[in-house]
Amino acid sequence: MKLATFNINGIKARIEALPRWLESARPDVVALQEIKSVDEAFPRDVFEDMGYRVETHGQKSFNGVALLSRLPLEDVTRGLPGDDSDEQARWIEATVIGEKRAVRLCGLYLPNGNPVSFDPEGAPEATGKYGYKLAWMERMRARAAELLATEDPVVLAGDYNIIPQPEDAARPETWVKDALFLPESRAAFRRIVNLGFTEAFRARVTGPGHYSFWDYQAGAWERNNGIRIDHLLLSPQAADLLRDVQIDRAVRGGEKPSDHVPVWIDLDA
DNA sequence: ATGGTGGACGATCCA
Repeated sequence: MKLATFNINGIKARIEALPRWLESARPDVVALQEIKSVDEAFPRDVFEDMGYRVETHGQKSFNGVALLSRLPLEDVTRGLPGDDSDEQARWIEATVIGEKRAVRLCGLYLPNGNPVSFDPEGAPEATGKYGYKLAWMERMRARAAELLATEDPVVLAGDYNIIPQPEDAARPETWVKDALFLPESRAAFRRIVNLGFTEAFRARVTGPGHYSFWDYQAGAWERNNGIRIDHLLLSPQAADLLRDVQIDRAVRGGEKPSDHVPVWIDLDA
């Protein structure tokens, strides 16, 4: 079972690049982020004609997540529990029915959190967009703990907007006051991982130089000034099934690319 | 120190 995460930065803008990647990579399931579309406007026919069922959780202009799957999906749910007043479309879940095993897949678009304001002591203030990010991560931690308790294989796949370690940035010193790399952000990420998840990429690959995002600005791609912020977390039962993990780096060099590239895992499921 | 790019939407926000 090949499961991927891909922040496409707008489905309308990626209506050629996304099918092109699907044809070459042939994933069974893709968790998409930043579809930037309401459900009714998502071009589902394009993907249904390729054999994918389409489940969207969109909103106007910003955010929005979706699942594309060639395997049966069951029990699709939309929205991250814990705050009924949260109207941002950043979370979708489904059970993927593999040939051998069923996997609970969560597709997530974690808030960016910038800009951050700092108090006189230099500590980040948990207000505004950064406060929303930290509160959202605590809600995600609670949902992740619930899913772990099921003892089913669980995969949390998406754009985490978290640089976990200095080696996950080409120039970590430029990120020290950024919501993606602040110690408080990284600690919140570890609180989720430390519940018992395995970060798929770091289970198989060590060392610097592996990125999933390159800014459109200032020649970041040409200079390989990237960061690794797209992750797949595996419950113990899913980690047992891990066969392979890859970052499809070359996608960033294609025609009209997203600023993110796909990251995928192969599970024996 | 600044501006650098791209997407969606509708003259501005978000990343």
